[in-house]
This record gives sequence, C-alpha cells and structure tokens, in this order.
Amino acid sequence: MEPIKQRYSHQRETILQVVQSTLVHPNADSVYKETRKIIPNISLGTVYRNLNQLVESGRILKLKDEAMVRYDGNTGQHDHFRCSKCGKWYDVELIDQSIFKSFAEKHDFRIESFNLELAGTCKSCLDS
Amino acid sequence: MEPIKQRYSHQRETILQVVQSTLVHPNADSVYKETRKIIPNISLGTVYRNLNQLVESGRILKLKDEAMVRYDGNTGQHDHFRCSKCGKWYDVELIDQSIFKSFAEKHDFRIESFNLELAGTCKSCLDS
DNA sequence: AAACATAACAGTAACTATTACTATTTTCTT
DNA sequence: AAGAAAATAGTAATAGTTACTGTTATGTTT
Ligand SMILES: [Mn+2]
Ligand SMILES: [Mn+2]
Ligand SMILES: [Zn+2]
Ligand SMILES: [Zn+2]
Repeated sequence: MEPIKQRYSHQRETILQVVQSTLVHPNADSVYKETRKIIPNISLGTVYRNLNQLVESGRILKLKDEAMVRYDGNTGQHDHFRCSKCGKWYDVELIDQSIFKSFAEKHDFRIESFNLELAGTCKSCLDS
Repeated sequence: MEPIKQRYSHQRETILQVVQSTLVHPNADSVYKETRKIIPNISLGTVYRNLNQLVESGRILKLKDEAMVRYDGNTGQHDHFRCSKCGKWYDVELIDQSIFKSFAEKHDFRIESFNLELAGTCKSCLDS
C-alpha cells in the first residue's frame, strides 16, 4: 500500500549518467564497465538492480537485443534501426503514434507501450 | 562455398508442425514439451538446433519475449500485441510496409526486417 | 545392395545473462 | 545520536541457450 521509499544512491545516479551520456544503447555489462571507471568497486548486481529500477521509474528505456537487454537514456518518442553487420543501434523517427489510438479502439486493448525495430545494414557497413 | 546440404529429419519436420499448428507463439521449452508427445526421447538440444535452422531457412519466425525467444509458424506479414498481464501474444495487422521504403531511401540503410510490438492489457484481462 | 561420407541425433556438460542471497554500509527520519 | 530499512559488495544460484561427443540416420556413390 505504502509507496516504496527510494533513497538517494551515488551508484544509481552514476549509472543514470553513464546511460544518459552515450548514444550506443549499452547493455548491462557495458554500463558496468563504464561505471567502474567512476566507482571502481561497484558490483555487477548493483548495476542490474539499478538499471531495472531506472527502467521502472521511467528514467531510461529497456530495449531487446538479439540475446541481451540494452538501455537507452533517451526517453523521448523514437524508434530504432539495428545494423545486423556491426550491431549498432540507430535512433530514428518513423511512427506516428496516432495510428495506435484507432488500433486500441478497434481491438479493445489498452496499449501501454510500443516498440518498432528495424534491422538491416547501415550505410557505413554498406559502403565498406 | 558449397551450399550446405540439409537432410530430411523426422525431428525437424515434427518440430515445424508443432510450431505451425498453434497460435500461441511458443518458446523453445514449450515446443520441446509438445514435440515429446510425438517423439518422446527427443533432446532439448535437437529442438533448439532445429528451431534455429527453421528460422534461418525462413520457415518460422523468431520473436523476442521479455527474457525468452518465441517462435511463430505464421511467416506472413503481421505485427504483434503482447499482453503484460496474461503474457499472450496476439497477431495484429497494423503497419503498412510501404513506409519503410521511403525511410530506407532517406537514411541509406538497407532494411532486411522489421518488427513492431505493442504491449499492454488485452480485452479479456481488462474484463476480468 | 553394400559401402561410404557426413548431417543429425540423444545425452550431457558448459556457457552466459540475469537474479537471489547475505552480511555490512549508507541514507533518511525521529 | 539512535533506529529502521534501503542499498551495497561479493558471491552463489538460476535459466535459457549453445557446445561437445560418441552414435545413428540419411543421401550418394560405387
Ligand atoms: Mn534510442
Ligand atoms: Mn504471429
Ligand atoms: Zn553497420
Ligand atoms: Zn491478457
């Protein structure tokens, strides 16, 4: 019933800044390695726990890679293109959110989130 | 260089039929359990190996659930709605593929696949 | 039809991303 | 300052998936 109190933690804020300061959509291990440069003895479990909390509180986004989870500090509306050659994730603007409204009405579903992911080969991989 | 010869296997065809004969978008373990009703001593490794082969040869689709991979015997163009309450996956028709053509031209990316996934609460979960 | 090459198999071990556990530390309230 | 519990570091456990190994099934060539 009571809202869970979330205390400040140096670790959580550092993890948030790490995720927010990059465009690569890092996975948990990558966040862990980067955060260790600032907090050398941080635990991997702490990274996972805080990433999950940050997702739950809506401060970062959770993305699904082929076998892993990735995180995104950009919480604005955008879609993704993933290059299957180099594995990079690109932010793209593609979908007009309004199409989901009519969909929800038609099917009587309540839509809470949507995720569009394109995959293929990016320009730089096509060139080289 | 030589194309890899794919031999017939009773196991592979049975697995394919199992995936094609359901609408639930089963995960590997579910396919395993169902296939064991037909081939009681089939190995889980065999199920995984063949599911991957079937995906590679385009006979089934691979979907990403929260933590697992799911498979889809319906290889026609369609999108998905996932209910976060009951976990069910629903097939939906939503995206007009033509919007990707102009996107690819604009960004100079080659698009090989795209996946749109909506999540929320389905009608039967809203009702109950 | 028999011999051959190797794809596929069953069974099991190994791997890897993630979560759970535990004793200790940090944060916040009284 | 003292107390309650959220958060932590370190480690063990879990779970989905892949790798390995000796054997079997399949398709091809004699
Ligand atoms: Mn993004
Ligand atoms: Mn489907
Ligand atoms: Zn690329
Ligand atoms: Zn539901």
